[in-house]
Amino acid sequence: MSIDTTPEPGEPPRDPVERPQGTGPETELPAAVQRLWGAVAPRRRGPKPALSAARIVQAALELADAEGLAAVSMARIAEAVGYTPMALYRHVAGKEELLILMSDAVAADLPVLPAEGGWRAGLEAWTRAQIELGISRPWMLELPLSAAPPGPNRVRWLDQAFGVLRSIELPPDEKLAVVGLLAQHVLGEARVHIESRRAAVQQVRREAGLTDATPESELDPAAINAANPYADFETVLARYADPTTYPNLFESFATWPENPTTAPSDDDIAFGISIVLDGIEAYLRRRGAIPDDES
Amino acid sequence: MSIDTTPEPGEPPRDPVERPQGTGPETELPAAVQRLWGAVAPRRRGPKPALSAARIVQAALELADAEGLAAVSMARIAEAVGYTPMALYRHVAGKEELLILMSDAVAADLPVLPAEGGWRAGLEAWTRAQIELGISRPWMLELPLSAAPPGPNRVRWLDQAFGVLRSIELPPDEKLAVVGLLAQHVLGEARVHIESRRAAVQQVRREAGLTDATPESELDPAAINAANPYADFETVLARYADPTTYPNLFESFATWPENPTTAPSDDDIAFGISIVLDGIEAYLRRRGAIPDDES
DNA sequence: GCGTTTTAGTGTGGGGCGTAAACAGTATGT
DNA sequence: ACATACTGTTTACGCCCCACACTAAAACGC
Repeated sequence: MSIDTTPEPGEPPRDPVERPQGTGPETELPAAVQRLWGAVAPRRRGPKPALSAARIVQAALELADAEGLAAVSMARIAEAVGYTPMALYRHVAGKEELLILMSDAVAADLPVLPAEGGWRAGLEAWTRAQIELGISRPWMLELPLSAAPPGPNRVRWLDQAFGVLRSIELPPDEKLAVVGLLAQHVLGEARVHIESRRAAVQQVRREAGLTDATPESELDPAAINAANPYADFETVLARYADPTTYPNLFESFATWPENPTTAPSDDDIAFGISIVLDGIEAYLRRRGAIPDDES
Repeated sequence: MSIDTTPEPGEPPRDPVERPQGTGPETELPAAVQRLWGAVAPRRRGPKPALSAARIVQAALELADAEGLAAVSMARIAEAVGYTPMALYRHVAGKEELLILMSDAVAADLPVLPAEGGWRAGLEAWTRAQIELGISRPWMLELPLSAAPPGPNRVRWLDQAFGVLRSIELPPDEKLAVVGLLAQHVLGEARVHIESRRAAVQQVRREAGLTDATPESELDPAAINAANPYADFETVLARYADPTTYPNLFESFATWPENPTTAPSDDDIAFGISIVLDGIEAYLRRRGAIPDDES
């Protein structure tokens, strides 16, 4: 999972995937970040490259969308673009770098936010767009922790957040902290959504007596939506859990109506966002960063 | 990454890792959850097992702590416990199930919360304990999304949260939503911490001209603490980013003092928690769930 | 124009992974 | 005592990422 691809600074780059040569501060940045910003020395000699990093990344994205991150292997990508697996290594340092490029590429699909509206509506739209992106590309959340350095698209999205906070008088590092908190919330919310959907799908499969191998497309979408993602939790509580070891849960859920917990829906996205934004609003007020006439 | 280990319900279990046989509702739960709660039929014949799932999980935890999740392979675990890799499959259905068992096992280390104190202090302690657990075992966050079904330890921890919210008058599903929001925050906060620490370590390595292969233990801890985890972001902004494509960032950071962003510290943990709790408090008030005499 | 040098893509193979299948040996139930 | 059921081993398969040595092609210096 963590492979060293960084050449020792000052040394000539290894054979495939050359890095910018000129001495100077450039060598300080991780190689993947330099590639992200197009800071690669152009080739002078040799055959014209037919493949390109962009095509590789695009194929990888399509593969991930269609079959999940597990299907994204060098061999599969090579097959998709019509080359040998090893050909990819001329354009991408390794799989780790490829994942980094993918993670910035998905951020390119984020929309441009409308300029009007208050800071709160703006931040809500900013957050929502990301949650929806995460839900539409569930494999994003499986990317390794290290695959999120600052790339052009991510930074552009950050810039939009700072645009929303333009009129807020707060030092930039505090703005960064606020935005970072929202970004965290995005990850969590998308993750919960994806997990509960998977749980619902599993539940439907089990009820229908099907194997996990049955593709989701053969399942009844209505049944999936109606499924209770907390079913396992409730079953475990009822069947295995001892009331004396979990007294508080039993006390709370004893008075619970038969109607089980509702599945997280769009309303739950709003629930989370509004709570976090309430907290942020309280913070901004405390810091005197927003005028009092904004309710 | 996603392997089908669930036998078709009603069919006899496959050879290794037998499931509870008796017909009835038991077969409805995922096999891993049943194992988690010790719902496995005891053996009657054959040699006494020398290995056990517990020992396997323990070895896996030690490996993950020492060398990260990537080092946790069936072969390495087998080596650690002194058996053949295939021996593990007599006690654990597969790697997926092993990860699930690990994920509940780490939750066993969560402390018992003190009973006194208000709901807010209680929730803060509850959240903090989890963040610290996540920071102390960074590999937890790399576990696949699916590895978090309700196990005894996790449920116990959830029970503690409900204990904290005992005096709050709120239907249990709303309590669950609130607690879930905090659990999300935990994941995000721990993730940010780990990522920024990794970034700091990388920065120190690069400044010292070392390879990524250099173990972290050889690095100066003081330098790591002093390192700026946003260094890459700032460098990228200064070197590659075009002010016209990122106007808001440039405007904000133009007036920024030389002193760079401070690394996330314990104070930043408090920052995030307090904002989320402020939001929750506003919600509880809106729902009339807390008395007015609590400030 | 011609060698030299650099580069793009290929072929092969090594070491790792998870795990299916057949097997030897051991303790229990009858 | 025998059949049965169980544990742990052996062997092997198919996948993975990637190092290395190779061929063929493009551009530079003369």
